[in-house]
Amino acid sequence: MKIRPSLRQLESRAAVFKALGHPDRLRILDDLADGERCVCDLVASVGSSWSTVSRHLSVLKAAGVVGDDKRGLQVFYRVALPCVSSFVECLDAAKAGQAVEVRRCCR
Amino acid sequence: MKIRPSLRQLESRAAVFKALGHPDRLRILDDLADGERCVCDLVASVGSSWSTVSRHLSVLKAAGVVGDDKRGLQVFYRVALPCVSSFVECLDAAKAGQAVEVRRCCR
DNA sequence: CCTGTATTTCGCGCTTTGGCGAAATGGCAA
DNA sequence: TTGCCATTTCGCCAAAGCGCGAAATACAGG
Repeated sequence: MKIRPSLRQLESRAAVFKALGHPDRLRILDDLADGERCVCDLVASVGSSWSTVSRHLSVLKAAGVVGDDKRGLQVFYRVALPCVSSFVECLDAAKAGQAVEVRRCCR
Repeated sequence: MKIRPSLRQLESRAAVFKALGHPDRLRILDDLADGERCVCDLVASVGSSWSTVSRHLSVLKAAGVVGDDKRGLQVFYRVALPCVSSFVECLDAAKAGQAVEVRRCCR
C-alpha cells in the first residue's frame, strides 16, 4: 500500500530540489563537503558578488541543506543534509555509463 | 584528492535538480514509481491541463529523469533514474527526525 | 561610543518558468 | 483520404528567480 504524498509534502521536497537547482549553489555544496567554510572563502570559490553568494546561502539554508554558525566576525556554513553528495554521485554515474550501476548507487 | 567539478558538470547536475524542483513533477515521479503510466493517467493525477502536464514531462525527459515509449496512440512514461526515490526518502527522513538516521539512508 | 570588517538585505532591471487555450503533429481506422 | 484521438508545440501573460551595487546590520577592538 503506497500512500499518496500530500501537496504540502511535495512542495517541501520541491523546495529542496529548487535550492539545489543552481550550479553556483552546487559549487558551494561541493566546497562544504570538505568541511565548513566562511562566506569569504565561498565568494572566492564561486566568483560572484558577496550579495549574490549570500543570497545563495540563504536559499540553501532555508531549504535545510546547509546550516550556519557565527563565530567572531565570520559566519561559517556547513552541510546539513549529507545524502545530497551520494545522490550527486548517482547522477554523475548515470550520466557517464547509461545503465547498469545506476541501480546500485543508492539504497 | 578531490577534483573540482567543472562548471559544465555543475550545470548538468543542476539541470536535474531544477527538473525535480516542482511539486507537480514530483507527483508525476511518485506515480511512475509504481510502473509506467500514459499521459492521460498523469493528467488525471496532477489535475492540470494536458499542455501543462506535457510540458512537465518534457522537462523531466530532457533532464534524463524519465523515459518515454510510444505504443499505439498513447505515450507511456517511466522512471529512468531510480535513485531519485531513495533520495526523496532521505529528504523525508531528515525532515521528520532531524538527525541520526539521515546518514544511513543513502549509500 | 566609534571605526572597520564580515555579512545580509534592499531595490532595480532582466531572464526564465509556469499555466492556459488554441493550433499543430502523428498515427490508427474507416 | 478523411476523420479521430492522444499528445505536443505555440503565443501570450503573470510570477518567480538572478545578479549587481548600495545601504543596512552585526559585532570585535580600541
